[in-house]
Amino acid sequence: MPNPLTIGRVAKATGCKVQTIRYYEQIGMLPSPDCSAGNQRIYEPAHIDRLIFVRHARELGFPLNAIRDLLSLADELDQSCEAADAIAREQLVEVERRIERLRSLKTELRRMIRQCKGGRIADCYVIEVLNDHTQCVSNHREVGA
Amino acid sequence: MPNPLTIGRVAKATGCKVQTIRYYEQIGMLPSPDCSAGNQRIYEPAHIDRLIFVRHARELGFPLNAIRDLLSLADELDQSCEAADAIAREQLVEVERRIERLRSLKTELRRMIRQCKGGRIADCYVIEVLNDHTQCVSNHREVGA
DNA sequence: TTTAATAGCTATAGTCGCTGTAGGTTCAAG
DNA sequence: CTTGAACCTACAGCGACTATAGCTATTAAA
Repeated sequence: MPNPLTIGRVAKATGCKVQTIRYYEQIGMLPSPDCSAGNQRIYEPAHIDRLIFVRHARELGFPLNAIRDLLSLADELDQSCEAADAIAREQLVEVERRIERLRSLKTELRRMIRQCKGGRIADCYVIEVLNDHTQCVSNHREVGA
Repeated sequence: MPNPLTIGRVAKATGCKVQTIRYYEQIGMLPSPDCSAGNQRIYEPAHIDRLIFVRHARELGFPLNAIRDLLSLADELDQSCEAADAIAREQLVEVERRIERLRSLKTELRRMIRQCKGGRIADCYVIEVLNDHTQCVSNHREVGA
């Protein structure tokens, strides 16, 4: 074979990093390809399709577990696509939730910054607000996400 | 001492979990308090103030490193607050960046879901888009954040 | 044909910010 | 005096990679 699909070529073709591809194989997101005589991975074009699918779903923020489900659904051509749509709807809800939270953070940060007139730390509005939640307008009482 | 500030009381007072408080101590975000005869942590009110500061900054999405910087700035009452404001502005930019990205994901997800008429996987628009980025309207070509 | 550069390999640790567990000790109430 | 809650340390695990060390294989040029 003159131009075998080595891991480096697959990385270039899909936009994934070499290590990420090996990582996906390790966690079972990507089937192990055959190996060359020297024990190097040689991929099939189908691997590239699958990786593009995974990467694109990751770009859209789907967690790997959801992508795993989407992948197995994608292979069942005759099944109903209701389950796939449900996963996408769930992801949409999650994205909207995150936007909401970030928007309230943005409001609070802007207020902090705008109200700070500069000067000494002792009078710094940024520091003051961080010391005292009651100075906040919105409720952003959770740490995660 | 009749009502010592044990770690559990501090947790309640600040909204941090007990383990989180110990974690913050371990990574140097919170000074080690004195201990009781039986080697249990006994805090001062100042610890609570500091924890409230940290938690509030976390709620606003600041990473711990930035909070570390903010904390050391907060102690320099006579210094200019320009550095603190800069950290807050940086965080605002980061939050805005994330909102932007999430908004484009939201657009794409809604389009995927709306266009999918249900039916078989073979015709599923959700699956189809994931297989092929060129079907996307926006550019969301990065995975992280 | 040899050699040097590039690309590949495995295994492991680190990132961030916690959270959870196991297996023990101390404290406070009854 | 006993029970049960709260505390202790130390370590593993999460998600999704990324980076490093120390090798081996392949390939292109000399």
